[in-house]
Amino acid sequence: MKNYIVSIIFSDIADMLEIKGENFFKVRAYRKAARAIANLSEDIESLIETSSLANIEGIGKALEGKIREIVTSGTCAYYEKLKKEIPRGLVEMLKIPGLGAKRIRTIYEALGITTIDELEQAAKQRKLRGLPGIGVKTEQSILKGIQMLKGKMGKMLLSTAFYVADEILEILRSYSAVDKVDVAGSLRRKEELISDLDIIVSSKDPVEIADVVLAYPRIAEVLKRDENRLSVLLDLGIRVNVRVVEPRSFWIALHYYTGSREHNAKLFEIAQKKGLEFDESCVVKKESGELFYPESEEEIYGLLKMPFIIPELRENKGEIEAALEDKLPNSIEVGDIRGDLHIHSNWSDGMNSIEEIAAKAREMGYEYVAITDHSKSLKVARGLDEERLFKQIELIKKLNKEIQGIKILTGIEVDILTNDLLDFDDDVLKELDVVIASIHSGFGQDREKITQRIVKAMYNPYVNIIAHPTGRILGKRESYDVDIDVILKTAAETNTLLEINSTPDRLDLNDNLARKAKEMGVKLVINTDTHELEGLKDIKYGVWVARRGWLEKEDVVNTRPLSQLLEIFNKKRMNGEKK
DNA sequence: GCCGTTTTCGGCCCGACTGTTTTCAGTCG
Repeated sequence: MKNYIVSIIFSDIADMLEIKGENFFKVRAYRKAARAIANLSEDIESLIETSSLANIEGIGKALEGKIREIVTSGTCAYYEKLKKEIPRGLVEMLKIPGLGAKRIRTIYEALGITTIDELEQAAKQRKLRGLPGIGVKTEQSILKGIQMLKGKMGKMLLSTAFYVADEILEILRSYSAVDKVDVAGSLRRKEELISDLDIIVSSKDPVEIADVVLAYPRIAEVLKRDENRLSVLLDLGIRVNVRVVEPRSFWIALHYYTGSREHNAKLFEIAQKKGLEFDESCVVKKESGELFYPESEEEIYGLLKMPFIIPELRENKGEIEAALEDKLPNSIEVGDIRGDLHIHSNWSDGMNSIEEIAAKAREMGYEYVAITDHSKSLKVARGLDEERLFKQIELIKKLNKEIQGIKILTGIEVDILTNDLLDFDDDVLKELDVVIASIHSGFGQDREKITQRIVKAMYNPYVNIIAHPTGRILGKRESYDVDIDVILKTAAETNTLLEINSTPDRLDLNDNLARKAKEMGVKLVINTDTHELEGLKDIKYGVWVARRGWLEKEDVVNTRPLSQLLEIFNKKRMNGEKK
């Protein structure tokens, strides 16, 4: 699949055009095409073969030509020309919060700054203030933005890491000298941000394996190559380590490099006491000097008299103690999810019709699905007003009669406004099956105010779920200032569900907060918040967060059958109406 | 850039917020 590379190049082009000050709509055309291609379920090469590229909305003659060029040659002339023209550092600056294309150009033209490091220096030396449109506050906010960005630099989203890893695994698996292959490291443990990919291959032929990997077209630089290890840097800035081991060492190596370091340290300490020595290729029985090669990870944990611990839990956060006492959680699985309760349709800012969403959800084996478009205040997302919402409810009622095998729930993602009111009155909300409340404005308010807004929403008897409770966007935006302890406590008190949002750059609540929520008696719901069909599959990212947060099926309400789910919603409503 | 025609070019979500100004530009969702 070359979809990803085409999508990245188009979005790069959009960034560069924006910095150049090109026509805004041209920029948007590239962005739109990049998104459309990233979201395609078909392989773009097969669309070229069947000449159906032009059927994709937002792709015309010019972009079609460039797609063909990229698929054939890996790049296109226009892209290469722009890259020569616009310093790479300027594109990277777009990621700095509070800094957009216009100001980047201003700074570039006035001071000749082309890298983020130079920009940081200039801000520290107070050289930015005084430039047109930039004062003391902007200078400070740029500095703050750079520091935040540097914390995330060199790391990629879990979804990106998976995509790239899959491509490399596919190449390796197709090769006959390969015995077994899998990812290890933070990717296997499903951390939210990944700094490099670790791949473990077992084979008797390490040299040839390196050659196979080196044929991967996205390698920009070979960092290290020796007998058993290959480290490369991809053109996306991703570092990949491939380790080749003997077939009999595969499981012990996979376990060793999955980590975490802290988990292994604790585990090896226990092993020592049992007279066992672990390294990355085998287990040594110290007394006899005998070497031992486990044939599964279950066997490795079995040696230490404990049950298998899933990679997501291997952080030395109590899992080893729990394993020894046989008190590990019965971790939730993707297959436990019975429906997605946070989805946007083309009635607001989603791409697909309610019919399409229902069909896809049914295909995924779901029992129910909720349509939760934005509410009227979110103008940019074409939020629904009361009139359109009631029309949508009517349509869903009709569809439920026509479509078998899936129940469509009516719903809304209602804005919690800056004045702490909800965007709809109770007499509107009470007509819906599912009400999600969330914050999309006033991110800069103080802790007390923001906390109060969410708390008040939770006390509304018709609000079932608080979506993306902390509002963070990985690598882009810190969470708003909210007292999460108060939120968790109130959620438990009011029987309001908190969401684990599965969007790869949200994952909000995160693993730690999900675990804390469970400990405080809060029930959770795992949703995608998707705006297009393919995004329904992102549910796995939310489930992984839940697994890292020690959650079981019982802690997540959308693992339950519809009747039980509605009962939970009703309970809160009845309690609230009584008061 | 795309799209849809009024077939050859004009329209393409919009409003709030912030910090900069002193009436507005840039950024964001």
